[in-house]
Amino acid sequence: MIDATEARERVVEAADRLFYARGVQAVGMDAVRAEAGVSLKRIYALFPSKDDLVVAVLHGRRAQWNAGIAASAADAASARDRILAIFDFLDAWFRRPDFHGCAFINVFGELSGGAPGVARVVREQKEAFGEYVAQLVRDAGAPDSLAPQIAILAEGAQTTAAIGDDPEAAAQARAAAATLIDAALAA
Amino acid sequence: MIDATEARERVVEAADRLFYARGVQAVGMDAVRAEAGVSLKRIYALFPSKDDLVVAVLHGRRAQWNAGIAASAADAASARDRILAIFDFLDAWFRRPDFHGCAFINVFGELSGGAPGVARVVREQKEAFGEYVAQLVRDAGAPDSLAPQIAILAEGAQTTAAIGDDPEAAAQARAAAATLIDAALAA
DNA sequence: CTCTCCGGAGAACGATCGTTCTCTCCCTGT
DNA sequence: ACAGGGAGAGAACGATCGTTCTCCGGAGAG
Repeated sequence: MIDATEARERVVEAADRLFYARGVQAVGMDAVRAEAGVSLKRIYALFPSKDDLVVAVLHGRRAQWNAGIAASAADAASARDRILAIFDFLDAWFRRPDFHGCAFINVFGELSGGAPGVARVVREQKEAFGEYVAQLVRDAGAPDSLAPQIAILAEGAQTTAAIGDDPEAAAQARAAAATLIDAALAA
Repeated sequence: MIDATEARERVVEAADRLFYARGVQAVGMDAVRAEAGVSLKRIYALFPSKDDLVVAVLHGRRAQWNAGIAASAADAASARDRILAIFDFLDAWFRRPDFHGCAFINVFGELSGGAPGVARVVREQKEAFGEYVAQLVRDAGAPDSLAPQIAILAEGAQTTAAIGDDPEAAAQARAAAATLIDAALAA
């Protein structure tokens, strides 16, 4: 038998793969069990319901997102470059073969009606990202009004890249962001 | 009994209301029957399957979108104003109490895995909108590279407004679009 | 070695859903 | 008035899903 921590990890990772690839409602708990190699009994001991598992998956995605953004910003010299690094991170993500959209947006569209806990996590993630961008904008010395514009570009790039299956959206959004930053700093 | 055309309209409108409010998978065909006041037998005579009904609903949404965009652009004096009119249309839409996101994006996130016909309609809609924006950009005399930037702002405004439940995203995206247009024309 | 207990495999259960079928009624043509 | 056909109401059917329960084997304590 395996350790409880490892079982939890394996279940969350398996659920993430399946939910992201096929959608939450299209994946049965039995498919999660098969992919994770953890019995249903064990899964339900770790997560009281499927919704709780979805929330755990989103928490994992949030950690991955934050780590990716931070790594991309690490070797940027200025706040301006750290803002643009967001779009470099998106660019690399969009080019991964399994990419098909932001998991938070997808799950929100699918479950926001019936699962308030899930909707809350999605909202928290988007709020936290907005706060991160706002801090970078302040560091760059640009007016606060720039921050939501950058966040909207990042959101739009994700859905455009997903639906159009076109990774170019990252570069297009990056160019737009650069223009907006320069205009905001010149004002 | 009612005319076949009217039955079709009533079914599509009822399905649109229910699908948009609760999600496609969360609404059973029996709920559509109750809301439309059209028997299941009749519904299945008009639409061979639920997926076909979803496609019909999206076609209706596309017509509404095009009409709304056209109406908003109607009293704009220049191509630049017709581009900005897109965001005025979004602003009015975001403020409607039943707004919770772009139906195309929501449905895409929910069904793109299992319903290729649905995914196709969503892709067509986004492509058509991109083409509309590209034409306006050409009319304004701006470089082609501006068009996808505007489209990304529109997409981002929709998801941001939906998840954050904040209609301000339209005005923020509009301001960003104005800055981008002016920068593109000055270059 | 034996008893006990924990966990895995998977059957079972109740609910729901998409789709079809049956039964009945009403409208129409003659 | 009467036969026939189409439409509505809703039961029926088969499949699936989330969740729980049963049964059995195997590991560890005495």
